[in-house]
Amino acid sequence: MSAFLANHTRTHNCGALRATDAGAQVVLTGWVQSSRDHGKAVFIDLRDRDGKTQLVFDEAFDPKALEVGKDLRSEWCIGITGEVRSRGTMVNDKLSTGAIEVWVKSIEVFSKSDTPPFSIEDAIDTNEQVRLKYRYLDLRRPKLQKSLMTRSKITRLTRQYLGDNNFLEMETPFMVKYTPGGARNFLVPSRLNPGEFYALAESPQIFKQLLMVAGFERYFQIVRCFRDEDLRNDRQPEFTQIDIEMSFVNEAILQKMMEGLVTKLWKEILDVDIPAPFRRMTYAEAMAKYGVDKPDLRCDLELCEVTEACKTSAFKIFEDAIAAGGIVKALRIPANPALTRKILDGLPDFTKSFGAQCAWVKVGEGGVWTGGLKGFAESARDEVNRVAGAHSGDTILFVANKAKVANATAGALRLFIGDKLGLIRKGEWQFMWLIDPPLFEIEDGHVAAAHHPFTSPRAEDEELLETAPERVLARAYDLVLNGNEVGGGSIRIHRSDLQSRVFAALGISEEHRKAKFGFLLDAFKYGPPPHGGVAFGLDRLAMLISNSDSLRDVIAFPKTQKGSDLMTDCPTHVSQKQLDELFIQLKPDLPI
RNA sequence: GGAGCGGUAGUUAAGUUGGUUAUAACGCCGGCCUGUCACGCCGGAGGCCGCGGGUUCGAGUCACGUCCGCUCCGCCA
Repeated sequence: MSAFLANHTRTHNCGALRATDAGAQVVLTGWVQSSRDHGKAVFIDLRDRDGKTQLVFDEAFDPKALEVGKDLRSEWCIGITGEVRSRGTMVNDKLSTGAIEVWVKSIEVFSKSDTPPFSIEDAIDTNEQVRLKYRYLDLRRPKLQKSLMTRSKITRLTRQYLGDNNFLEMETPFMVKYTPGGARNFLVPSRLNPGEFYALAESPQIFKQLLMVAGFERYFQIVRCFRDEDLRNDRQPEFTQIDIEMSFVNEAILQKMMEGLVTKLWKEILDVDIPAPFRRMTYAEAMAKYGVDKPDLRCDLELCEVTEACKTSAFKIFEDAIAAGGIVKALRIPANPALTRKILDGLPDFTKSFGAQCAWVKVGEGGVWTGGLKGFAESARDEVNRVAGAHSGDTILFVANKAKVANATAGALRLFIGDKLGLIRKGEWQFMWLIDPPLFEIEDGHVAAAHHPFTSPRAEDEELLETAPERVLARAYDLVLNGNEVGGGSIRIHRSDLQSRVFAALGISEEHRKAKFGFLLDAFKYGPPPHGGVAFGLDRLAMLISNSDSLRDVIAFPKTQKGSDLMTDCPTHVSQKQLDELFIQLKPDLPI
């Protein structure tokens, strides 16, 4: 029991005091950021989640306090009482509280600290491995404190906005029936049902649709989702979605509602006015101009396709790629700012990971090329220059490959070069809706759902379901921000005849439909409303709005790229007894 | 499943063609100092060079394997 807390209540946070508070008697609590011992006086920076305040321990003011003050070390947790004094002309501009300091009268050391493995400050170059092991210390750093406070603000504002618009916050199960297709699921063994497993929900998709059937009309949930896929800088095995579903809506109504949410977040958190409605761009346009379905519109560079021109180029590599069913994508880079030889020489390394190569030429007077593509036919060259809009001094990059690879590579090159040349405008917020994506993904003749099998095709494309499924576009939309997919959704199918036709196009037999989605199909027999929804990636939104580089900066306890938690050392092996209880036998040839 | 980069005091890094006692900065410990705020000055401690075996008279250094972390491709309906 702390005598200090029995007699004192904190009066201010460490970022609160100003010149006008001079003379006040205050109580502060926090952690020792740093200490500067001058013999007969000690200066301490006291830190809490709100900021820093300089404490003064002075022999003449209070010798007993000074004695304790001399012993204080980094990250000790203390409480003090004292008097606010103006610093006069010796203001510290770096602190919001820099106009004042607190002269300490009494102090209690709540707890001492071992020397931390790294210092608790933003300008830190410590390995992430060490930081993750001591995550509770890393989280003391002001930047992470601020990011997680911003995250909290997002969820608070979201609840407020959706609540004001008559959405109900409802929960759905995490432990669900395993349904194949889509992301890999984490499995949870059932002790009460030996040999059977739950799956951790990769999304509440089906349940939120059933809530629409149940007549709740407007649902949302800020919900954890689980996917057992390989991880990235912007992908964690468990992540949080702002999950939303509405009945009796079309795309326009739903998107407008969501634009209201997003603009509110940016206004209230960053005081930035995002113009709405957001730009709409078709999937086809995005792929053509940017090579990806999530264009970063902060960069004006655009791709173009030069397959036709290259067919008669007499340039064998391109002609072979085209003959094999591939395409040639080109990226024109204007003369200024200059594209250095060093950047160009770095391109092979960059494109290698995409399984592609790229070629480049410098355009000279009269459209003449130098650099690469020796022997390229002149007429084809002139046509490429025309399509690309190339002028003397420009550089043109080429990627010839299968459409998927060529687009991905050229799209990535666009941003790589854009970044190197400073052509990505920092500080802009480029929102857009990506619309009209294909309903199906077709690879090697196999038809799969591009989104999920309950996504509605466009009415005008329904007739193509049986004849040309590859041309059917979906009533789906992604919200894209600065090249990041921050949300996605669709208008769902609510007519069982249409659902049957989509299942048929996917090659899912009657029998399979029943086994996998029987309960949903049954539910749809009982007057389902037309409905649609969207899910936002809360972590990505928080990452972007807080200007963080990694998802790990906006998740309190994130996992590594291999899905482990370095602080708790998880996952772990379990005892034979636990396995026996679950009737699970490990294979003898585990790769460990 | 694949590619690349990294792992040396608490932290961040340097470490030459393989060769005496593995350096530095910050941090830490002790001493001095009343105006610092990246305090200053003096002194000091601190190392399984990720791990394993291999080549060698000799390995932080070379080759191999392995573990861990990061970035990316595939993957993420």
